[in-house]
Amino acid sequence: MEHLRLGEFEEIVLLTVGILDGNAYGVAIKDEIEARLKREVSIGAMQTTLRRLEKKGFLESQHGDTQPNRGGRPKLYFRISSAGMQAIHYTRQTRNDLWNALPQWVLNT
Amino acid sequence: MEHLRLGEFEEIVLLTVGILDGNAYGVAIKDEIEARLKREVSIGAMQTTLRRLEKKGFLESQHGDTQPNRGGRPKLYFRISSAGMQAIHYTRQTRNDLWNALPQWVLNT
DNA sequence: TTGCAATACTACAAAGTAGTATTTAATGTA
DNA sequence: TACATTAAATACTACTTTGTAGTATTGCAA
Repeated sequence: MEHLRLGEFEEIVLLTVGILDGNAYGVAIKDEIEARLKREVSIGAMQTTLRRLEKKGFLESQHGDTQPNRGGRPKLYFRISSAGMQAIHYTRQTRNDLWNALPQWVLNT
Repeated sequence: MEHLRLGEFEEIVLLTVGILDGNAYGVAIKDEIEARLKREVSIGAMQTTLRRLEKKGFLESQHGDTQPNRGGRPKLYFRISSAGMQAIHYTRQTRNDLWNALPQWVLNT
């Protein structure tokens, strides 16, 4: 399962691509993460991570129609691949298992 | 909340310390992770991560009694600090929120 | 031809990993 | 009782991958 492992930020990006559901391109993903997690994300971090996830086969990309209201480079849309789906499921499952194994009293500390 | 952020492996280690509940020292934590996640963990990765978590205030350590059955250096026991508890709660919450925001159909892909 | 909206590139910092060395102490043996 | 041997653990060092920031470039419309 090593090949399904996701870094902390990688997982957040992958999930957010899923949430944006067809409207996931660089800047939109960045904005969405910032809004939801109240956490600053640089555009560089965004691009690097997207490309890395694509290279690993967890994301697929395709250029969108080139019809913006007011200038702008064509957007590059991302969507989760089936390997990507496997990865987020695996990650979630693993963490839930650990969490469920925590003794009750530890949680009330 | 940036100061509560945990890396992928850091989170696993922290949770496993909680699971071991008073019996968490380097080698035991390593063995537990390997058994639960079916994932190889080097002893070096283990030590580095434990020290990092301690330095960040998410773990506290103390030497155990020096009475092993058969030789051996005194064990160094770890437990989750209250900042550590906050961190795992925060991380879990954040991920669950994202997960819950995923459109249903994406999950069945 | 200017300005905006987006992606691409480059370099660096932090987290993750592996391999090896060192420390501590019990045990066997002369 | 001294001492070599061995087991069990932690400490150190170097390297890879992931995360982050800053800046440059591209493409398009007014």
